[in-house]
Amino acid sequence: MVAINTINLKITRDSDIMINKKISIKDIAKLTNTSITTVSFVLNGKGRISKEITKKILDVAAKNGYEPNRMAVGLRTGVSKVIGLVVETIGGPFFGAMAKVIEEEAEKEGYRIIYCSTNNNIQKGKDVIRMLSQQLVDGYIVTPMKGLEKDIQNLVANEKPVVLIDGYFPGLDIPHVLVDNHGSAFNAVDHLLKAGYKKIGLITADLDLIQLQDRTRGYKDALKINDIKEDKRLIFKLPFDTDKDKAINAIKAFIKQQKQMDAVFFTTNYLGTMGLESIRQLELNIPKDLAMISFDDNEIFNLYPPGITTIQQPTYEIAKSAIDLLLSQMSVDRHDISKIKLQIPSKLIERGSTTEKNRF
Amino acid sequence: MVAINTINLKITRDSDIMINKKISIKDIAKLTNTSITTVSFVLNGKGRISKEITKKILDVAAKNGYEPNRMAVGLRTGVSKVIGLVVETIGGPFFGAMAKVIEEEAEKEGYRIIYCSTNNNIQKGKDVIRMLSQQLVDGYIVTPMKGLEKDIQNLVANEKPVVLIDGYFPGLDIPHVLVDNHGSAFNAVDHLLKAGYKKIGLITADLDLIQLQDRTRGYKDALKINDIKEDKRLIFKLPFDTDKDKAINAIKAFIKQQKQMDAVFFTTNYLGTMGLESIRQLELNIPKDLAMISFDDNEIFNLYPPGITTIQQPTYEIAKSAIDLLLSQMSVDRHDISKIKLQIPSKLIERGSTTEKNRF
DNA sequence: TAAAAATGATAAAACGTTTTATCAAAAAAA
DNA sequence: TTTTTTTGATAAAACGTTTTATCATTTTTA
Repeated sequence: MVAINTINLKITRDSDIMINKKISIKDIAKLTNTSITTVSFVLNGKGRISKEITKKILDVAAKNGYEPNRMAVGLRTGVSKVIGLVVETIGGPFFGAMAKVIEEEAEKEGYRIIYCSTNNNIQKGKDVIRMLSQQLVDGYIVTPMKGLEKDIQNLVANEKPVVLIDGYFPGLDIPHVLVDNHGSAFNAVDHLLKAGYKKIGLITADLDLIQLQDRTRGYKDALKINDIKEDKRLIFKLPFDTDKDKAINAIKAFIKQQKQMDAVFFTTNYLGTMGLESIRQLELNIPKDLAMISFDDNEIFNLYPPGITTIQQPTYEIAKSAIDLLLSQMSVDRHDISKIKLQIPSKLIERGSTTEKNRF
Repeated sequence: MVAINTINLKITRDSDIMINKKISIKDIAKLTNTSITTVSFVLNGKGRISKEITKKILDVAAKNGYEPNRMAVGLRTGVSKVIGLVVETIGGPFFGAMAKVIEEEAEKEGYRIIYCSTNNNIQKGKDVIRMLSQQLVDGYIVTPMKGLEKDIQNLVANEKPVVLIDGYFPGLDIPHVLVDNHGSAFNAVDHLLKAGYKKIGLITADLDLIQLQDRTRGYKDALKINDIKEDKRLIFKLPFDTDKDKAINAIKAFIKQQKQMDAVFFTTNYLGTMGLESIRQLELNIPKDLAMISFDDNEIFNLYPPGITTIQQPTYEIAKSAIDLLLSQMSVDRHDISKIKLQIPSKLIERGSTTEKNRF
């Protein structure tokens, strides 16, 4: 008197398109005349089950394309095998490249990536973190922004592994990995000074990000150490929400106004490309009329004549370190990485835009 | 005799960092002297519960920062509120831009994005789809590739909503949204011919993607309709896995060899930028020595003098349509969109690289 | 040969929800 | 007043796993 229970029924339609009425561990137990426990043990290599039964179960499972229900597993074990990636914006070369690396590395350990962008909006950041913390993800990689300190500390307090990337929270012991922003900016400006440029401008974004502050400090310290007096007029902070055309016009206006300025340092990639557009529209010669350096390397900076000197952030290393750190924290041994703060060195890619001043 | 059950205990440490020993619906029931069902009803606005009890429950829930356990909800309802985004690679401007739009739109409906890249590897694609189908996602946006037909059809057969993006499966009724590849390429090549260029080369990737085939057909048809004989030697297929330096060298070799060639059409963004690099290294003048058009617009093509004419894919429209289509399919009314095939028109951005031949 | 230990298999509880079916009490209709 | 209907609340089952505790059975040890 076997209960007739039409399970699965791998119907072969067309060539091999099959309707997989999702088979469960229970179905396998029924099909093999064993118990749920036995099937679970076999599938997870846990208990001790005889060779024959093991084989039978494995066969049936494979033949029916059994896949565990992640929700059930997640509910039972509290582990989702998903990592939350919270970045400023996924579009754009910098985070895009990192996302790729992170995904690849995570996949090797069986983790998937759920990603969210904040667009530098604090509320969005808070919302995103709250959502992810609904038992949905096992760990976080986050680009920090001012205002998210509490939220991140909460995660840490609840023993959720977190690694910050591209920034950090001053004074808080939260593991992070980022480029040496201060040093990189310092070197870049120093490089300009060594090449003979004296009046160096700074174009940055009016965002309360520690990265940008560190870069600005680097700029100022380089001037100071070279005995150059800082000139407030040479510093331009582009308001954050400015749209592209307006931004270009603002940059143009700034450049036109500062006639003595002979070089300019852009603190981010997108400022650099907009700067390039501005300089082009002003029909200024690089580096004769204006030398330039931008943070973040980019195909454009390589191609655009005469080549733009950049500070190349090693995206691969940063992303790799971050995901490695996170994974090690999530592994069985649960390394304590709370004190780990990685500074990855950047690379100054010298190109035509900073040719020595006396060379032309 | 109330059982002492230390739940939650929102401990206030530091300022407000709290240890949220994740409160559950059960805990709320206990705290409010109600039942689990009642709490669930209130939280979901379902059953009929009195004003007072509703308020009490809502208060307690809010005060304790209750968040439903997505795993439990998912297990019970079979709905994960997650969308799987399977693209070729998330790095790169095209998919990056689309991912951004998709994420934003999905978020409005309470969906999160889990993303995976295939790197144009069929096995990886199969694996990714298998993984995602472990009850983990409610719907899919996929960039199709040859070899994935069966897998995608399986999803559809199992009533999983799927929308293809940037490509399609010829002959299969799976909803998709992409640019009019054939027409766009046709127009581009026609534009070159109208501008006086006669010997137009084609540089494409040796990938079995329908998009590239359609673009190639567009190229050929444009020649045909203008009574120009197709010349096999003017077509170059770059092997897929070539690394960047080798690719540039290969393109250089091809260009150098085809001396009569006066214009060249690149079928993808990354081929276009590598082509630009090649042309620069060969010190050829654009468009005097060689005119060019590339598929996919890009900041570089706008900036690089004299400006490169491109076929701009409206990433926003494509992504928006795709996610809208998917969401409508997942909504309660479950629109049948199986027959929907959207062709989004592209835009030819004319720049200096295709100036009329008799103008210089 | 009897007691102890190892082996192989399983029942049942639990994870946190949603939802169906049920039920008592109150209100409305007869 | 009695019957019917409505209202408000709940118990219990189910979703698909993992895991603990249990229990025969067989093997080993004493």
